[in-house]
Amino acid sequence: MKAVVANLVSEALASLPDLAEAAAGIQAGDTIERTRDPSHGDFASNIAMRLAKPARRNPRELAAAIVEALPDNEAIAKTDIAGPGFINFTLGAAAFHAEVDAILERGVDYGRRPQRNSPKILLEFVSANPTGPLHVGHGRLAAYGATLGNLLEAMGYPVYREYYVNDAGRQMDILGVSVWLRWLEAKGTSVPFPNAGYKGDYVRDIAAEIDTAGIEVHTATAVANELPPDGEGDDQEAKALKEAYVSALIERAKELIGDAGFDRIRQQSLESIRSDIEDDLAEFGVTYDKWYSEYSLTTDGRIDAALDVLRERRMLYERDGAQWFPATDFGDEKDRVVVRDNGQKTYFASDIAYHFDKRERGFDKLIDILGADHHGYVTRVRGGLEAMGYKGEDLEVELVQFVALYRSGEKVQMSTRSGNFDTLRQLRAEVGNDAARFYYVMRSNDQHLDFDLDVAKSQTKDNPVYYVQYAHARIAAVFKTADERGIAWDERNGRSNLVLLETRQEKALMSALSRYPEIIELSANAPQTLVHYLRDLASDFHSWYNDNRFLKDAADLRDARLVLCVAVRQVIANGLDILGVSAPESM
RNA sequence: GCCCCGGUAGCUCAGUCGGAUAGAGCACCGGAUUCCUAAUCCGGGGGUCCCAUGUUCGAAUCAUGGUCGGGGCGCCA
Repeated sequence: MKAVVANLVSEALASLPDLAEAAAGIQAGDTIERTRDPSHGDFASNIAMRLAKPARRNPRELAAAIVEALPDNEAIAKTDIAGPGFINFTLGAAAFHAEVDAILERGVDYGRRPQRNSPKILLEFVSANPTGPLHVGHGRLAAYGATLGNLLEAMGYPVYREYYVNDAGRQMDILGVSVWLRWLEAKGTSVPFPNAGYKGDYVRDIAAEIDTAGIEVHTATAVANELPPDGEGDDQEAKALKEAYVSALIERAKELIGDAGFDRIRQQSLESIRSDIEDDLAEFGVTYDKWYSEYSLTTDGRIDAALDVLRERRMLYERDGAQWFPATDFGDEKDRVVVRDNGQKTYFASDIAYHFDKRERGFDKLIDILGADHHGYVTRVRGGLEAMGYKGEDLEVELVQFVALYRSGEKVQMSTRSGNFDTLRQLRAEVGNDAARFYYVMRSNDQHLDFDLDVAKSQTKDNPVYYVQYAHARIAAVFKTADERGIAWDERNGRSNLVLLETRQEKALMSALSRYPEIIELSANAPQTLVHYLRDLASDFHSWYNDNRFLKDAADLRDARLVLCVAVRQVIANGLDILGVSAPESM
């Protein structure tokens, strides 16, 4: 709908050659916005004000010239020049009726753009280490990523969703040793559990379920003999001690049960947690096209291949026995090691190889959704892409701020390692998937999120998710009642009588409905926009609903109002579907 | 010390590449139901848009400098 106005302005400009120079670089569509105040019409353009300076002419005079040059169009009922030089467009009722028709005809596709082939988008999100269940912070990444993916698909882009599984490296060894120790405990062998280990109860659960056939149970003496002391506290010294202690235990495990035995425990532990995460997310309505193994980068030689590319392009150098990537050339604050002096590749090396691989697989645009604590990696990963010949802009990183959980007015403490955390699964059980999906994307991604459990789980009017769902359920109830009373709805008759919808509320509702395609576009850059829109639309509906008894109206008006009901129901359902929230028939 | 994010009503937050009189929910006060769901609606009070300077016809929005709060700055992952 906005495009109609934009085209008219564009044509008017084209017919005014003396403004061509001043208008260079200005897209007519960018000057058009919805008005906030109905007395300003439906759309406004500030183009005259923007042209005033380069054209050295009075903005109101310019506006008059542009209005004069506007081609005739039946959609526009009126144009006004107002304020310092705004051009206000009032659309005719027929334009809104046509939009209602479009909603009924296109149904679930209303608001969606035609499919296109490019750019192919690879959306990576969550990618939490498989060392324990997802916590509520990951939930925000999941909900945000899933919604963004849906929005990008609604915009017509091909979207491929990927979870990067950090299944290589030291954290996996620590997980393995944690499970091994809990398994030993269950067999009666107890040694001091490392402070750097994973202490959650799930570790015991995994220890109980994995296949340990052929793995020998050792005595506490054998396990703990001549181990260094564990660290206590959070200072530097204590941290070093903790790391040393857990490292010694890992070595001890490998000595006692062999590399193969330890590897079996580690792999089963990893797979247990990974599949648990997958189930958790699937229940949350979040699914992936691929679970991408970091470890596979090593076994397939893709890390070495990526490093070779860097080497060929002279983007690696050696210093102090290590291989360095000159990240400062790409704006980072210091150069970064990719291969340590002991020959081990760093996490950063995997990251470079993974992002290189994404691009090599033919994805044009890479979107990473990361926790805000990862912002330091953005520059160097982008630098890696550039160093390998791709454009830095190919990678877009969305940083999502933290989640703080509140229960009974108090902040809930979260920590994976201490085992004293609130998991996503607990949250879903407590507030429900719908409320969780809705609340997680209600705030801008760069805003900290205070998640109030008491409000989210309350089934009262305080809870915005129910407010929107209730609008949908109410419409379903109208049709159910009509059915029970034997009132037939004649859709065709309704559509030919939309002119009867002329109250202030009905006009506001139709205007709100017609905004939906624009909202989808805006939401693709800021998903919270969709949440706020749905709340506003529901509000417009509830207000209208409260003042009318549709089923008591005369047939023509009743049919027309039911058409509007169906259109509202459709748009709410489409919006909720993108958010991953259900649209109930009754509540 | 450097980097990222935020500061808008009592609280939680929106605010469209800068636009007209800065909005919503909650909370508070008052009202509406013989009715298709009151999980609703209608009305009301509420503002130093953190501070300063600058750019502009026009700044909550952009720039610079402060200030307060959160996070990040390893040959860890």
